[in-house]
Amino acid sequence: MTGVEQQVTSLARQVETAVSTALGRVRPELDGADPLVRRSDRADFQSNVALASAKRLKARPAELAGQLVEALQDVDGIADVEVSGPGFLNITVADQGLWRQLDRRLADDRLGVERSEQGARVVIDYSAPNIAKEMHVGHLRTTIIGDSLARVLGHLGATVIRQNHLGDWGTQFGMLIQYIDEHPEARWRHSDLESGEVEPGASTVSALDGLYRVARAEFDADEAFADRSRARVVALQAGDEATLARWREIVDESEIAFRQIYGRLGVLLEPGDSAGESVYNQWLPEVVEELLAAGVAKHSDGAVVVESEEVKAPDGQPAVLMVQKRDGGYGYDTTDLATLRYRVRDLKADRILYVVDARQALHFRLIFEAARRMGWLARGNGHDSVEAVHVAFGTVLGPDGRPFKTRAGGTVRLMHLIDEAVDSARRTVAEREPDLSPAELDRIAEQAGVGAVKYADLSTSRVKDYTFDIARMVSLTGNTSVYLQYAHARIRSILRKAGDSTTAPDPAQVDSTLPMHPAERALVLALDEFGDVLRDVDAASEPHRLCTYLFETAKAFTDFYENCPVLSAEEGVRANRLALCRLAAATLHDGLGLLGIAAPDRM
RNA sequence: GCCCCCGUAGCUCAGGGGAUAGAGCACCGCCCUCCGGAGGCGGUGGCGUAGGUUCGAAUCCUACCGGGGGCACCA
Repeated sequence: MTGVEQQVTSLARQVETAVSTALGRVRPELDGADPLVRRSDRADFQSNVALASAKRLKARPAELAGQLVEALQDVDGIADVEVSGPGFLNITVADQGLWRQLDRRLADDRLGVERSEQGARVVIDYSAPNIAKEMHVGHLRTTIIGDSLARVLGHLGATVIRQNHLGDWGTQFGMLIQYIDEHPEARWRHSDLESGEVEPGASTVSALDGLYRVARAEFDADEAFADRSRARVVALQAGDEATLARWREIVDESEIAFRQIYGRLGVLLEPGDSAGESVYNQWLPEVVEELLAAGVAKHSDGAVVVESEEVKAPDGQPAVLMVQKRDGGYGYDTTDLATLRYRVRDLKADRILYVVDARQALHFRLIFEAARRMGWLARGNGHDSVEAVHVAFGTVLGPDGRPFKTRAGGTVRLMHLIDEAVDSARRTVAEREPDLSPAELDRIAEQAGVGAVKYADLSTSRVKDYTFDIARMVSLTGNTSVYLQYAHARIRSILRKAGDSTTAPDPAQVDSTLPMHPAERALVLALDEFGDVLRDVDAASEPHRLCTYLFETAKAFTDFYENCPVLSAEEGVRANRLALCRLAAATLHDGLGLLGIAAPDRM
């Protein structure tokens, strides 16, 4: 490849510019107005600007539309403009322009996608599993959505700083450590499990999770054990060496298990991205001091609190953040304030995305308000202010429509879900492709199964609650990742047969004088939107828009595939269609990649 | 009590104020002399209710109904 980057302006934006220009010429007072250009099923694009602004101008929409048609007459790249209905502008772009877009995008490594986030420094907080606890379906959303956003932002040129805010600190470690010390026979370490001393399939965290449950039971039943556990918490917080060592051991063992899940899911998170609650412990006293000194926090009832100026509690009093408890201890509110301060001051973020359950909405609202009052969000890296955003997602509901309760029975372990999906995929692949080697079969089943789980989660809108249904999640038909992967594999198959073994797109040199089949046109128009869609995904922090787009694009390809033979076409047509195949394959490949889903060449 | 989120087809979900509201699953009927049928084509079926803003509302506003969530010493 050339390595030369050539960002490409989408046809939609070109048309917007053209309509804007025409509008400014016809009606100077409307200069700068949104040209309201959308895709249309009656032409390539439509503009609704004549309808929208007619009233303001005291003009008839049809008349204004007519003037715009005239002004757009000789614009390069626009083949036809018609007034339709009460004043819609139906705009058709020239075939040559479509072929040119294809050519330009193929010539660029990044398919012409603009680096719209160049220079931005974005912290993304996601996943955040709890140490010594099993990762379950409730962790899927934050992990998958956060990872996809990290990929998209990175692709758009941002410097992305991933932060895995592990739940690695708190009173529960007192009872766990105490229990482990009193029961040296307990088997929970990675090495214990590998040596086969426990049931197969058990993981470190499930062992720890089990220990936690018995410790909890003993804590509730045995007053003396409860006292010893509380003493352990004090020892841990005071930095007692033996206690800390045990704690560190538990954290390390848990992280091994998390890494297995991340590896399996193809999530970018690495050990270096871990910055758990314990990290911020050292700064909690000074954060409280700083809050008090600034007058943002105050003493109340023996504790230190930040009273909200915006939100009221049930009793009509201000809602509060509890930054220091009456017993002198610190909780989650203080930790989150220290975390935010660190991300601004030390990580130099100019945007922070918290990919966290929607139930935390009030909490983050209070945290962000306090941070604003502290001036922590005042200055970003080249921006007026740091943007702190709670990227909230809906609750995972059970089959009964009730929320999955974290510790009530019936939670589905993430590893179990992945295994189910991969098994399901393996059965399908084995049936369809009996000649595959076992290794190849495993690889494809893994890619299809894991992809299905991720896509099922990513493809629904973020803020809504969603119903967890394992059967639907492992399903491989319809609007699933497998449909996209399959479309990609079919294209790769065509390219292989055409003798095009290169994975990198060559400069295509399409013949732009050839007429276009409607299915070719629809496909080029879809492919041309890729970069714009990525900007939308970024702006709204909504990966499901990318899913919708890729599904539509794969359908456009399938339609093309059904209607436009490639290999048997005459030479010029064949070359153009091969170029179209290359861009379609590359777009699906990149798009799936930004969702964190593999796009195998065969499946 | 107050605040936040959500009500779209039998089910699970898309729908950046625009023309005839779309997919998938399920169900019924078709399509392999043709680049991979994990596919394609056709059929059945819907915007919680009532107002308002607008030339135009699933989309914006208000009220109500229904579901979920949150509201100081747990994280």
